[in-house]
Amino acid sequence: MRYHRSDIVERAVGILDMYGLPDMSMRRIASELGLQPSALYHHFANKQVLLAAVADELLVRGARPVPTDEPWDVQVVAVSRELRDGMLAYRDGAELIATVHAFGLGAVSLNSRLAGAISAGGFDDAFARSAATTILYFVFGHVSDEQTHLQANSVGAIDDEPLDRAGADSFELGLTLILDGIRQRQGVEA
Amino acid sequence: MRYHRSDIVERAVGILDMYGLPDMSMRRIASELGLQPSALYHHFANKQVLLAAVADELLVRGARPVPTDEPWDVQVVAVSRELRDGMLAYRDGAELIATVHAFGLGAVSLNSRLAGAISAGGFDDAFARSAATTILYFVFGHVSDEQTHLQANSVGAIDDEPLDRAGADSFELGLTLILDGIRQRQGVEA
DNA sequence: ACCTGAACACCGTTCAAGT
DNA sequence: ACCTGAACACCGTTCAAGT
Repeated sequence: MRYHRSDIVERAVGILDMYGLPDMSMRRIASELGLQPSALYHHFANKQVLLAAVADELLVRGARPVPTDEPWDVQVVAVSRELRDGMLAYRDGAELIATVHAFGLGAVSLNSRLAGAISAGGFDDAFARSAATTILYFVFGHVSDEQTHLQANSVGAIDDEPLDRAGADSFELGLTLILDGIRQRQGVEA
Repeated sequence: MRYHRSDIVERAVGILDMYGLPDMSMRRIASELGLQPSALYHHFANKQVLLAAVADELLVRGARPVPTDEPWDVQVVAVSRELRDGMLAYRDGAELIATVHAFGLGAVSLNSRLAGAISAGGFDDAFARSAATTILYFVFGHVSDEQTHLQANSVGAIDDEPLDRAGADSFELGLTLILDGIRQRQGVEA
């Protein structure tokens, strides 16, 4: 059979969600497609760029339209929640997306989207980018931790509804902390 | 020869700083000590706890006395800078320390130290812990990114002094953002 | 207590060769 | 263009056996 990049990414997403990131190996993806591992290198230069494609696919699947007619801080919260939900929607999604971002591949639009929203608040571009990055670091760290605990508790039969709420609450709190810090600079910045 | 845990950790730190985290394998550590890989499992249950021991060693080496007579926010900044410097002091130190923390091993004292300092500002413990965690996510993310770019640029012969300054400046900016957010809650919190 | 030797079950990646 | 087959150079971990 002849495959395209999208077929491979789709299969990789399936393995990720079913068996987790450690099992999403080049050999495993190839074998599930009935291919030799080496065949994947005809479609992706190496594993990192395949991971980046998978991470981007998760983000695309989690994308939501953000209302541009809302105030800048409402937009920032909307993008942050969209990102959090996208990370949590697939097993090990948080770790994958954070890793790919740390590697400098894919998901560049996240920073731009946040920075764009912040700029609308009347901040200069350099500050907006810095503030956007600060929010991203928080979201990546928080949601990665959340998912680790969520997945650790889901192996048992414990009802983790209260844990879900605690995660969401502390997410909102941290986000508000940073947003308050940004808002405090309105008028001070150019 | 007979080794102790500390000998193994010391060797691992050496390999980390010389060759980087990917080369710090169980087999490489063992071979540099003239041991079989299996011998390491007499001292550490698995690689993760060895990594945690190495991460803690880096933090101990970077530890500085924080003046408890200073205001709470000055203490928080001091601990954050100590952590940043400790992460940057060794090759791949940021990634290692952040990974170990994400895994839930070692470095628990970081959260406690930050939360303790924040509590001194008159915030309740739950809020102090949340705020401390928010700061930690920022520091881990920011310094990991910093180190990635620092190490990428250091392979060439580029003078990266200006890059150093940019990293430190944006670190201080992000930290101030979060601290302003926290300060804004003084009096509102119990 | 501490270590060896050997094995198990994997990895990512390259590359000549096939169709 | 897309894939096979085979190899290279590794991994973490277990476990019986040695001293």
